[in-house]
Amino acid sequence: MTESSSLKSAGLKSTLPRLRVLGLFEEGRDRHLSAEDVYRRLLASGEDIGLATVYRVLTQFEQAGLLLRHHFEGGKSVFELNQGEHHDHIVCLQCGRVEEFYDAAIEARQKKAAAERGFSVHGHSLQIYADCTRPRCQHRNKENS
Amino acid sequence: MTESSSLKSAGLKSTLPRLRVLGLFEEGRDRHLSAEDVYRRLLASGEDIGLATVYRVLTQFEQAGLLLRHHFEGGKSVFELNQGEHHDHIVCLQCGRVEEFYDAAIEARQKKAAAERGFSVHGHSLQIYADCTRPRCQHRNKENS
DNA sequence: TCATAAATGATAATCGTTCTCATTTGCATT
DNA sequence: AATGCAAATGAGAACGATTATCATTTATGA
Repeated sequence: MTESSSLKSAGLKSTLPRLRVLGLFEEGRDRHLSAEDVYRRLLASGEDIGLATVYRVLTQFEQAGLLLRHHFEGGKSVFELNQGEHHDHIVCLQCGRVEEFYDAAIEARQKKAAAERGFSVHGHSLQIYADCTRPRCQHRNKENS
Repeated sequence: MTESSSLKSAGLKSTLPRLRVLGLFEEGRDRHLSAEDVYRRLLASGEDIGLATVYRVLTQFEQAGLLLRHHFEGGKSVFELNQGEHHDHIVCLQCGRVEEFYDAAIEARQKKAAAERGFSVHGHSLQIYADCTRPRCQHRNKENS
């Protein structure tokens, strides 16, 4: 019921496709998913959902504040559950793994930099592109890019 | 001669399209240009250049280190002359104006954050999305998005 | 239950970008 | 200066991600 009510409070009708998409993110198997990822996972679990609906629903969820959209390198948008606490991302260029981090000092300096220049901040986007040096990485392939 | 020689030292033949594209960036009228921007400006100044060539040349210049490519919101790549000193960007969501800034503390904390998590950094991308509060902004439209 | 507006799925369209390939060009060599 | 050839170009097709269109289906409130 919790999913249905978070849709309701976002002003969205509680439909099957929406519940399924939200469920995917809430089950937490993969925190960062592209539209294509969502589409394929739902098809794989037997749902009869259209790609257009996936895109629509993801955009609505973003606008409702349920999901966050990120523009990592590679062109496609990646979404994750919005759980309130802001963070930035380190993206491994080899295996596509995404790790989250938060640094209060960085946040503060950003605000300061913008304010000093007469800007009123809406948001920001910070990604560090790197290689994980861990042994596991070198062998994983970008399965969940 | 300076443009021709920077092409040469990048291992690129000094052709007319390449000289024109490089010239556009070096004349400095607009620091940040998309492929479409470059194409339109060259057509407007009477050059007979193909869009495919613009894309090719921009990518070559990026690989040669002459230009930097940025992925701002809105899908399209934006290029600027690489003048050595790294900086990040504040992008005005109203008028598309881009202002550059550099903050050593932010850079240092980023390196630290990545290192602590076992990543070997290749690069990063930081944009602050904001509104310029200046009076001039509210009236300009995104002519050079 | 029923009506109605909203949501959906299939598909076409769009946008930025890359690819293909026949033609042209820069440039080193005669 | 003329020649040859690999590299570069331009036109347009192809591409991948995303959005728009539109006829059909569905959730919800009277």
